[in-house]
Amino acid sequence: MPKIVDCDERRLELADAAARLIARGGLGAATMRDVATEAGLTTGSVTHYFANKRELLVFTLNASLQRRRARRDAPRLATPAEVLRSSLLCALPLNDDRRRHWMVTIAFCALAAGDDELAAVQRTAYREFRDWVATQLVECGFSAKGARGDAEWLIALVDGVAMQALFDEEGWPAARQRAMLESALTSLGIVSDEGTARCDRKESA
Amino acid sequence: MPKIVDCDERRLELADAAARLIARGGLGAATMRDVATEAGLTTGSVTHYFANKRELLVFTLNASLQRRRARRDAPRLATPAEVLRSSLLCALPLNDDRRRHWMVTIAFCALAAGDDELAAVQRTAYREFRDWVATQLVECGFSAKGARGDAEWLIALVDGVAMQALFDEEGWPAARQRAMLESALTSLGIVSDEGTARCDRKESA
DNA sequence: ATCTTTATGGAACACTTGTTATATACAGCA
DNA sequence: TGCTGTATATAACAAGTGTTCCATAAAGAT
Repeated sequence: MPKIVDCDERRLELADAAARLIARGGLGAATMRDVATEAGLTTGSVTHYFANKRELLVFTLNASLQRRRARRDAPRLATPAEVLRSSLLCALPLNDDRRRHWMVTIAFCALAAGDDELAAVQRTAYREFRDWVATQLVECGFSAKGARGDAEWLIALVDGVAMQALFDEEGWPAARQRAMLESALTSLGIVSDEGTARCDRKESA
Repeated sequence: MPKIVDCDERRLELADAAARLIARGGLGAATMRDVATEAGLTTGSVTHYFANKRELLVFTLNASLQRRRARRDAPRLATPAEVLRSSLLCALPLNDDRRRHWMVTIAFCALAAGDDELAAVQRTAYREFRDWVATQLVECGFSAKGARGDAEWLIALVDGVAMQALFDEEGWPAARQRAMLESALTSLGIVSDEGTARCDRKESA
């Protein structure tokens, strides 16, 4: 069944297979053979889509970051406060998908130490997220001056909660993670009212 | 020169060599041969002190955690607030040593995903640190009830700042990291006044 | 001085890794 | 129907891995 294969989609499938293995057992678990098997193929096929392992790994990292960005931008919400809350919630390891993304991120962090290209990818993604959060804060009425610092503050808290939650699943159920974020938002003056935050506030009992 | 070797010290030397390699290039960079070379020995010697690689790695992780704990407990300060501030500062990647500790931690995080023993080590260390911070908070006059949550909040912030600082050295100089922590402490009501925190509160302008 | 014990070096082993090359199966086109 | 090009599988290879084994050197004990 050749010729009718969507090349880009197959690359994504392989990247997902790699991500699954990395999330389960670290970067060392993502051998060419195992990635191929996980995707239901063999090494010959993998090399058909990626020139070498490094290319596969870089693509895997970017694909993971891309998925997170897509999930963040997906919902169209009414108020900037909702958008902000939603995007920060997306960064928490509340389910298996997001937990996997976090594990992939951490695994590549460990590799990025001595790899300038990978370090740059991570740094860029971080700054992009920070700027995005800062933009939402400005939309919420914050001054552009302090927004960046506040964004970094929020992201730091989310990341810190994630680090603790990743290896202490029982101690950090989703509700607790959510509560921590909500507390951070309220401390910044962003109301925790479910539903609407700026206008259209319903008088719920 | 045999027989006069301090076995424990040599194990620590090997663990440090491994930690240096891991911090530089991830867990994959810590091969038996490279660790031996980094420590000025050969593989034959390494196997004399560690039965296998896994034993070396587990020891390396524990040694890294132990060093952090020792650094945290070292200073004898006057007020609990100072102790608290000092211990949290120790967790930030403010210099090469602490940056290295963070890289080792992250590298093992990536491995601990599918390794119950390593995951338990990390989780235990985390909880121990959290309890310690909570204890200091109680010493500062916080209620024992909310101390744990506040401790987790503080640690989350420190970890989050660390994650951002590790791969964006220019964007996160030591002063900025310190400022972030100080802001978190003040938001909890712990005065940033150098010197005293609980009693003896001076009426600073 | 001899012997025992330990530390260290070096080589060899079996195995896994990434990579490369080759063969086969099949969709689209003439 | 036959031809072309792509997708996939299989096999092989060189390099690197953890591990094991053995020889040597040297300090302490007798």
